[in-house]
Amino acid sequence: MHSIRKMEGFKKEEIRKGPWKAEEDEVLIKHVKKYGPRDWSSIRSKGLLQRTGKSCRLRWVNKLRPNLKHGCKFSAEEERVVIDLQAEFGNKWARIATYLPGRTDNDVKNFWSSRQKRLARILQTSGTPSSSNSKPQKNKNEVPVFQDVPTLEAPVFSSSMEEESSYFDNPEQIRMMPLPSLVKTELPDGGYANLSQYEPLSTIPFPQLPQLQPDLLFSPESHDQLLARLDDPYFLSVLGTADTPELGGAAQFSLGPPLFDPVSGCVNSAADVTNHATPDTLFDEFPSDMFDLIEPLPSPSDW
DNA sequence: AAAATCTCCAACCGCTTCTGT
DNA sequence: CACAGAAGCGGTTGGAGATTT
Repeated sequence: MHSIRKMEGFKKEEIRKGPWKAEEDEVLIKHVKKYGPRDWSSIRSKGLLQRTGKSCRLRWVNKLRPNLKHGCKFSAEEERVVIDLQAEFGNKWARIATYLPGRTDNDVKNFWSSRQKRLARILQTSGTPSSSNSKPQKNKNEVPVFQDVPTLEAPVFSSSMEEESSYFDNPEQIRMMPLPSLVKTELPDGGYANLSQYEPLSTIPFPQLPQLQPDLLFSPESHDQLLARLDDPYFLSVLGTADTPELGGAAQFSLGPPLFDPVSGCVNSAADVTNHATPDTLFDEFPSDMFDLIEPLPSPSDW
Protein backbone atom coordinates (compact mmCIF):
# COMPACT_ATOMS: atom_id res chain seq x y z
CA MET A 1 0.00 0.00 0.00
CA HIS A 2 2.49 2.47 1.22
CA SER A 3 4.86 1.59 -1.53
CA ILE A 4 2.13 1.81 -4.11
CA ARG A 5 1.28 5.33 -3.05
CA LYS A 6 4.92 6.12 -3.19
CA MET A 7 5.05 4.71 -6.68
CA GLU A 8 2.09 6.79 -7.78
CA GLY A 9 3.66 9.90 -6.42
CA PHE A 10 6.82 9.06 -8.24
CA LYS A 11 4.96 8.40 -11.43
CA LYS A 12 3.39 11.83 -11.39
CA GLU A 13 6.84 13.34 -11.41
CA GLU A 14 8.04 10.92 -14.00
CA ILE A 15 9.35 12.35 -17.19
CA ARG A 16 7.48 11.22 -20.23
CA LYS A 17 9.45 9.73 -23.07
CA GLY A 18 8.72 8.19 -26.41
CA PRO A 19 6.44 9.27 -29.19
CA TRP A 20 4.62 12.54 -28.86
CA LYS A 21 0.86 12.69 -28.74
CA ALA A 22 -1.11 15.25 -30.68
CA GLU A 23 -2.21 16.87 -27.42
CA GLU A 24 1.38 17.31 -26.36
CA ASP A 25 2.20 18.88 -29.68
CA GLU A 26 -0.69 21.26 -29.19
CA VAL A 27 0.62 22.31 -25.84
CA LEU A 28 4.09 22.79 -27.17
CA ILE A 29 2.87 24.80 -30.13
CA LYS A 30 0.83 27.02 -27.86
CA HIS A 31 3.84 27.61 -25.69
CA VAL A 32 6.01 28.56 -28.65
CA LYS A 33 3.27 30.75 -29.98
CA LYS A 34 3.16 32.60 -26.72
CA TYR A 35 6.79 32.77 -25.71
CA GLY A 36 8.72 31.85 -28.80
CA PRO A 37 11.02 28.87 -29.21
CA ARG A 38 12.82 29.26 -25.91
CA ASP A 39 12.46 28.59 -22.21
CA TRP A 40 12.01 24.95 -22.96
CA SER A 41 12.53 23.83 -19.44
CA SER A 42 9.78 26.12 -18.19
CA ILE A 43 7.29 23.98 -20.08
CA ARG A 44 7.86 21.26 -17.58
CA SER A 45 8.30 23.45 -14.54
CA LYS A 46 4.94 25.03 -15.31
CA GLY A 47 3.45 21.58 -15.44
CA LEU A 48 2.37 21.94 -19.04
CA LEU A 49 4.11 18.80 -20.16
CA GLN A 50 5.96 15.98 -18.47
CA ARG A 51 8.75 16.30 -20.95
CA THR A 52 12.23 17.60 -20.49
CA GLY A 53 13.06 20.92 -22.03
CA LYS A 54 15.48 19.12 -24.20
CA SER A 55 12.80 16.86 -25.53
CA CYS A 56 10.48 19.80 -26.17
CA ARG A 57 13.11 21.69 -28.05
CA LEU A 58 13.92 18.67 -30.17
CA ARG A 59 10.28 18.10 -30.96
CA TRP A 60 9.86 21.67 -32.05
CA VAL A 61 13.00 21.83 -34.09
CA ASN A 62 12.54 18.51 -35.82
CA LYS A 63 8.81 18.24 -36.26
CA LEU A 64 6.72 21.24 -35.35
CA ARG A 65 8.68 24.13 -36.72
CA PRO A 66 6.94 25.75 -39.69
CA ASN A 67 8.16 25.06 -43.21
CA LEU A 68 9.72 21.74 -42.52
CA LYS A 69 9.64 19.30 -45.37
CA HIS A 70 7.87 16.33 -43.98
CA GLY A 71 7.89 13.05 -45.79
CA CYS A 72 9.64 14.16 -48.89
CA LYS A 73 12.86 12.61 -49.95
CA PHE A 74 16.00 14.58 -50.44
CA SER A 75 16.06 15.93 -53.94
CA ALA A 76 19.08 15.33 -56.11
CA GLU A 77 20.18 18.88 -55.47
CA GLU A 78 19.87 18.48 -51.76
CA GLU A 79 21.81 15.26 -51.89
CA ARG A 80 24.60 16.95 -53.71
CA VAL A 81 24.62 19.80 -51.26
CA VAL A 82 24.91 17.40 -48.39
CA ILE A 83 27.66 15.47 -50.06
CA ASP A 84 29.61 18.58 -50.91
CA LEU A 85 29.18 20.24 -47.58
CA GLN A 86 29.94 17.08 -45.68
CA ALA A 87 33.19 16.94 -47.55
CA GLU A 88 33.85 20.51 -46.57
CA PHE A 89 32.57 20.68 -43.01
CA GLY A 90 32.64 17.09 -41.89
CA ASN A 91 29.74 15.80 -39.82
CA LYS A 92 28.51 19.24 -38.90
CA TRP A 93 24.92 18.37 -39.55
CA ALA A 94 23.42 21.44 -38.00
CA ARG A 95 25.65 23.61 -40.09
CA ILE A 96 24.91 21.70 -43.24
CA ALA A 97 21.21 21.86 -42.50
CA THR A 98 21.35 25.64 -42.54
CA TYR A 99 21.98 25.39 -46.26
CA LEU A 100 18.93 23.25 -46.80
CA PRO A 101 15.73 25.12 -46.05
CA GLY A 102 13.15 22.87 -44.52
CA ARG A 103 15.65 20.27 -43.46
CA THR A 104 16.83 19.66 -39.94
CA ASP A 105 20.15 18.44 -38.71
CA ASN A 106 18.43 15.21 -37.89
CA ASP A 107 17.21 14.88 -41.45
CA VAL A 108 20.67 15.44 -42.81
CA LYS A 109 22.19 13.07 -40.33
CA ASN A 110 19.67 10.36 -41.12
CA PHE A 111 20.10 10.88 -44.82
CA TRP A 112 23.83 10.61 -44.53
CA SER A 113 23.88 7.54 -42.40
CA SER A 114 21.51 5.62 -44.61
CA ARG A 115 23.55 6.66 -47.58
CA GLN A 116 26.65 5.40 -45.87
CA LYS A 117 25.03 2.10 -45.06
CA ARG A 118 23.88 1.75 -48.61
CA LEU A 119 27.32 2.45 -49.99
CA ALA A 120 28.99 0.18 -47.50
CA ARG A 121 26.71 -2.62 -48.47
CA ILE A 122 27.30 -2.05 -52.12
CA LEU A 123 31.03 -2.05 -51.69
CA GLN A 124 30.80 -5.16 -49.63
CA THR A 125 28.68 -7.08 -52.07
CA SER A 126 29.79 -5.87 -55.45
CA GLY A 127 32.16 -8.64 -56.26
CA THR A 128 34.81 -9.20 -53.64
CA PRO A 129 35.80 -12.84 -53.57
CA SER A 130 34.87 -13.03 -49.94
CA SER A 131 31.50 -11.54 -50.46
CA SER A 132 30.74 -13.80 -53.35
CA ASN A 133 30.73 -16.58 -50.84
CA SER A 134 28.36 -14.86 -48.58
CA LYS A 135 24.68 -15.23 -49.00
CA PRO A 136 23.38 -13.53 -52.10
CA GLN A 137 21.96 -10.07 -51.71
CA LYS A 138 18.61 -9.65 -53.23
CA ASN A 139 17.65 -6.19 -52.38
CA LYS A 140 16.87 -4.54 -55.66
CA ASN A 141 17.78 -1.21 -54.18
CA GLU A 142 21.36 -2.22 -54.10
CA VAL A 143 22.06 -2.21 -57.76
CA PRO A 144 21.09 1.23 -58.91
CA VAL A 145 22.01 3.40 -56.04
CA PHE A 146 20.75 6.49 -57.67
CA GLN A 147 18.20 5.15 -59.99
CA ASP A 148 15.52 7.19 -58.42
CA VAL A 149 17.16 10.50 -58.97
CA PRO A 150 15.30 11.59 -62.04
CA THR A 151 11.99 10.79 -60.48
CA LEU A 152 12.63 12.80 -57.40
CA GLU A 153 10.15 15.50 -57.79
CA ALA A 154 9.89 16.78 -54.31
CA PRO A 155 8.65 20.32 -54.41
CA VAL A 156 12.01 21.61 -53.45
CA PHE A 157 11.75 24.68 -51.32
CA SER A 158 8.13 24.86 -52.14
CA SER A 159 6.31 26.93 -49.68
CA SER A 160 4.39 24.69 -47.42
CA MET A 161 3.94 27.81 -45.39
CA GLU A 162 0.23 27.97 -45.89
CA GLU A 163 -0.45 24.68 -44.26
CA GLU A 164 2.31 24.97 -41.73
CA SER A 165 1.55 28.45 -40.63
CA SER A 166 -1.99 27.48 -39.92
CA TYR A 167 -0.63 26.81 -36.49
CA PHE A 168 -0.51 30.51 -36.08
CA ASP A 169 -3.21 33.05 -36.33
CA ASN A 170 -1.08 35.82 -37.57
CA PRO A 171 1.79 35.48 -39.98
CA GLU A 172 3.17 38.72 -38.70
CA GLN A 173 3.39 37.14 -35.32
CA ILE A 174 5.60 34.50 -36.77
CA ARG A 175 7.76 37.05 -38.43
CA MET A 176 8.36 38.82 -35.19
CA MET A 177 8.76 35.67 -33.22
CA PRO A 178 12.24 34.90 -31.99
CA LEU A 179 13.46 32.29 -34.35
CA PRO A 180 15.29 29.13 -33.61
CA SER A 181 18.98 28.86 -33.98
CA LEU A 182 18.93 27.95 -37.60
CA VAL A 183 18.03 31.47 -38.41
CA LYS A 184 21.42 32.70 -37.52
CA THR A 185 23.55 31.37 -40.24
CA GLU A 186 27.22 31.70 -40.43
CA LEU A 187 28.35 32.78 -43.80
CA PRO A 188 31.35 31.25 -45.43
CA ASP A 189 33.17 34.52 -44.99
CA GLY A 190 32.69 34.33 -41.27
CA GLY A 191 29.85 36.80 -41.01
CA TYR A 192 26.30 36.10 -40.10
CA ALA A 193 23.10 36.62 -41.91
CA ASN A 194 19.49 36.01 -41.20
CA LEU A 195 18.21 32.84 -42.69
CA SER A 196 14.63 33.53 -41.94
CA GLN A 197 12.22 31.05 -43.38
CA TYR A 198 9.97 33.92 -44.09
CA GLU A 199 12.42 35.76 -46.22
CA PRO A 200 12.48 35.29 -49.97
CA LEU A 201 14.82 32.50 -50.84
CA SER A 202 16.97 34.86 -52.82
CA THR A 203 18.01 36.53 -49.61
CA ILE A 204 19.23 33.35 -48.08
CA PRO A 205 22.97 33.17 -48.15
CA PHE A 206 24.06 30.19 -50.03
CA PRO A 207 27.54 29.03 -50.69
CA GLN A 208 28.68 28.77 -54.23
CA LEU A 209 28.60 25.10 -54.71
CA PRO A 210 31.28 23.63 -56.79
CA GLN A 211 30.65 22.99 -60.46
CA LEU A 212 31.06 19.57 -61.94
CA GLN A 213 33.79 19.49 -64.45
CA PRO A 214 32.98 17.68 -67.62
CA ASP A 215 35.57 15.00 -67.15
CA LEU A 216 33.97 14.07 -63.92
CA LEU A 217 30.60 13.55 -65.37
CA PHE A 218 30.57 9.90 -65.17
CA SER A 219 30.79 7.87 -68.23
CA PRO A 220 31.18 4.15 -68.10
CA GLU A 221 34.71 3.29 -67.24
CA SER A 222 36.59 0.16 -66.55
CA HIS A 223 37.52 -0.53 -62.99
CA ASP A 224 41.13 -0.08 -63.96
CA GLN A 225 40.42 3.37 -65.21
CA LEU A 226 38.58 4.16 -62.08
CA LEU A 227 41.37 2.87 -59.96
CA ALA A 228 43.79 4.97 -61.91
CA ARG A 229 41.75 7.97 -60.96
CA LEU A 230 42.37 7.34 -57.35
CA ASP A 231 45.61 9.21 -57.75
CA ASP A 232 43.63 12.28 -58.54
CA PRO A 233 42.86 14.27 -55.41
CA TYR A 234 39.99 15.99 -57.14
CA PHE A 235 38.44 12.66 -57.84
CA LEU A 236 38.70 11.69 -54.21
CA SER A 237 37.24 14.89 -53.03
CA VAL A 238 34.17 14.25 -55.06
CA LEU A 239 33.67 10.95 -53.35
CA GLY A 240 33.44 12.61 -50.02
CA THR A 241 33.43 9.48 -47.97
CA ALA A 242 31.93 9.80 -44.56
CA ASP A 243 34.99 8.64 -42.82
CA THR A 244 37.25 11.03 -44.52
CA PRO A 245 35.73 14.45 -44.29
CA GLU A 246 39.30 15.53 -44.24
CA LEU A 247 39.38 14.92 -47.92
CA GLY A 248 37.40 18.07 -47.95
CA GLY A 249 38.27 20.99 -50.12
CA ALA A 250 35.43 20.20 -52.45
CA ALA A 251 34.52 23.83 -52.47
CA GLN A 252 37.66 24.73 -54.23
CA PHE A 253 36.62 22.60 -57.12
CA SER A 254 33.84 22.88 -59.54
CA LEU A 255 31.16 20.41 -58.92
CA GLY A 256 28.02 21.49 -60.60
CA PRO A 257 25.48 24.20 -60.74
CA PRO A 258 24.62 25.92 -57.51
CA LEU A 259 21.47 24.81 -55.87
CA PHE A 260 20.05 28.26 -56.10
CA ASP A 261 19.88 30.36 -59.10
CA PRO A 262 21.12 33.61 -57.67
CA VAL A 263 19.11 35.55 -60.18
CA SER A 264 15.75 33.96 -59.80
CA GLY A 265 16.29 32.89 -56.24
CA CYS A 266 14.95 29.53 -57.27
CA VAL A 267 16.28 26.10 -57.26
CA ASN A 268 17.70 24.73 -60.45
CA SER A 269 15.25 22.44 -62.09
CA ALA A 270 15.45 18.74 -61.55
CA ALA A 271 15.80 18.36 -65.28
CA ASP A 272 19.18 19.98 -65.09
CA VAL A 273 20.23 17.62 -62.46
CA THR A 274 19.35 14.55 -64.37
CA ASN A 275 21.96 15.47 -66.88
CA HIS A 276 24.63 15.18 -64.27
CA ALA A 277 25.52 12.07 -62.53
CA THR A 278 25.72 12.59 -58.85
CA PRO A 279 28.73 11.53 -56.91
CA ASP A 280 26.82 8.52 -55.74
CA THR A 281 26.70 7.24 -59.23
CA LEU A 282 30.38 6.64 -58.93
CA PHE A 283 29.97 3.89 -56.48
CA ASP A 284 28.17 1.71 -58.93
CA GLU A 285 31.32 1.58 -60.94
CA PHE A 286 33.74 0.82 -58.21
CA PRO A 287 35.38 -2.38 -57.24
CA SER A 288 34.24 -3.22 -53.80
CA ASP A 289 37.66 -3.14 -52.26
CA MET A 290 38.46 0.22 -53.71
CA PHE A 291 38.37 2.04 -50.42
CA ASP A 292 41.04 -0.18 -49.04
CA LEU A 293 43.33 1.76 -51.30
CA ILE A 294 42.42 5.14 -49.97
CA GLU A 295 44.32 6.64 -47.16
CA PRO A 296 42.61 9.44 -45.37
CA LEU A 297 44.29 12.75 -45.74
CA PRO A 298 45.25 14.63 -42.63
CA SER A 299 42.34 16.41 -41.07
CA PRO A 300 42.19 20.19 -41.28
CA SER A 301 42.97 20.39 -37.60
CA ASP A 302 46.27 18.74 -38.28
CA TRP A 303 47.26 21.21 -40.95
C1' DA B 1 0.17 -15.42 -46.66
C1' DA B 2 3.76 -15.42 -43.45
C1' DA B 3 8.37 -14.78 -42.09
C1' DA B 4 12.61 -12.56 -42.69
C1' DT B 5 15.05 -8.66 -43.84
C1' DC B 6 15.74 -3.93 -44.87
C1' DT B 7 15.01 1.09 -44.65
C1' DC B 8 13.71 5.17 -42.67
C1' DC B 9 13.25 8.29 -39.12
C1' DA B 10 11.75 9.89 -34.43
C1' DA B 11 13.61 10.33 -30.22
C1' DC B 12 16.95 9.47 -26.75
C1' DC B 13 21.63 10.07 -24.55
C1' DG B 14 25.89 12.15 -23.47
C1' DC B 15 28.89 15.69 -24.38
C1' DT B 16 29.98 20.51 -25.58
C1' DT B 17 28.99 25.28 -25.94
C1' DC B 18 26.58 29.30 -24.63
C1' DT B 19 24.59 32.53 -21.39
C1' DG B 20 23.40 34.61 -17.20
C1' DT B 21 24.65 35.58 -12.46
C1' DC C 1 36.63 34.58 -13.38
C1' DA C 2 33.85 30.66 -11.91
C1' DC C 3 29.91 28.29 -11.71
C1' DA C 4 25.25 26.50 -12.96
C1' DG C 5 21.68 25.87 -15.93
C1' DA C 6 20.01 26.04 -20.61
C1' DA C 7 20.59 25.21 -25.27
C1' DG C 8 22.73 22.96 -29.05
C1' DC C 9 24.95 19.21 -31.35
C1' DG C 10 26.28 14.60 -33.01
C1' DG C 11 25.96 9.65 -32.28
C1' DT C 12 23.03 5.93 -31.54
C1' DT C 13 18.98 3.09 -31.03
C1' DG C 14 14.56 1.00 -31.62
C1' DG C 15 10.21 0.60 -33.78
C1' DA C 16 7.10 0.90 -37.74
C1' DG C 17 6.37 0.17 -42.27
C1' DA C 18 8.04 -1.55 -46.73
C1' DT C 19 10.08 -5.00 -49.37
C1' DT C 20 11.73 -9.49 -50.46
C1' DT C 21 11.80 -14.43 -50.16
